Amino acid sequence: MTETPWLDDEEQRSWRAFGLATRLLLDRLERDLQEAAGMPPTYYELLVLLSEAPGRTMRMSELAHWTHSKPSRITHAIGKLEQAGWVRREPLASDRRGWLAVLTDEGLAALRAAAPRHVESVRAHLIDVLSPEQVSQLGDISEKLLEHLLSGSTARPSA
Amino acid sequence: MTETPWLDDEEQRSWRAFGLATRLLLDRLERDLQEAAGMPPTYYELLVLLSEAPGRTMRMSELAHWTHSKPSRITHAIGKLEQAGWVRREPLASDRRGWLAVLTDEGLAALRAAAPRHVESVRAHLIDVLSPEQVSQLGDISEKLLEHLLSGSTARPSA
DNA sequence: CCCAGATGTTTCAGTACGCAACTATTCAGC
DNA sequence: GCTGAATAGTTGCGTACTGAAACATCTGGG
Repeated sequence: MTETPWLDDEEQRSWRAFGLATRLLLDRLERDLQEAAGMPPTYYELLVLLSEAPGRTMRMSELAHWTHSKPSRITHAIGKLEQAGWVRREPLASDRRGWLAVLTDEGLAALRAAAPRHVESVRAHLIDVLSPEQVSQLGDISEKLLEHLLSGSTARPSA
Repeated sequence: MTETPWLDDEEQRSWRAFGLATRLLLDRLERDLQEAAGMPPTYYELLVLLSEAPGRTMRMSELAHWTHSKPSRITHAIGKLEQAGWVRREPLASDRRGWLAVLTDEGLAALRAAAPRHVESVRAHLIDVLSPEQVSQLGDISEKLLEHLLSGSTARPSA
């Protein structure tokens, strides 16, 4: 059991600013997206995934995998999206346990209608606020964090 | 109505990495904190605020203000924290509409017990993953975002 | 004074999510 | 083939949050 040093001033500054900025930014983007698309960002992400998939179709478990989320969330979310008419479910012939989520024409239309406003929002509150150099730095930083989080994802600090 | 240009490759890369990294990081920190302190980050933040306030006391509306959250969340949260014995409520003499939330000794103890593990977690998944230079860059970036979000906070992209 | 509007807080209804328990299907080993 | 373990997905319950409406109290203009 080793002693972990407290954060110094600079680390403290970065951590506090990052924590707050992140929360406020995500809140803002969520609001904008809700207004533009009538759905939360997580649902939007599902539609994006489906729109980019061959046949506009993905298996539930694939959706769970690519969104890094639990199966139950996919069930709930696809249920809602189905109710909205944006997604349709089809049984999977090759594996009778499985289901396909298929993006409907209405879903694609909703996505295309919302996308410009979404981009606008990301620009207005993130990209255009920063210098091109900072955008690039943020990319590097995020990728480094991702690498850590995705690889040693099972490791917890002390335990 | 002006055309907003789509994101170029570099912007796209940063935005996608940032979005995912942020979500995964926050999830991880939330889990760690839940394990260390038995409470969500937002409750932890309330205890921190109270611990730093004179008399370990703040008004409900102040808590809402400093956490950038809605009043109803404070009511719920303080209710839970009160149940846990970490916070006590006192009526406010000078304004009979108001209530004070007071951090109890147990609350302070819980906070002090959880803090080292929390710091450890922030180090392990954020600070120590980055170079000191990147930590500093992230601080600058976050502060720039904060400045934007806090000032023009009422402005939405197109509307 | 007193009443209208502002402010502080709670309550209620509704959303998104995780966890744990469950059903149904597939697969591996014998 | 058959049985037991792994996998796919759903369901139900509990938690944290929001927005709107309700309610109490305060404040300022007549």
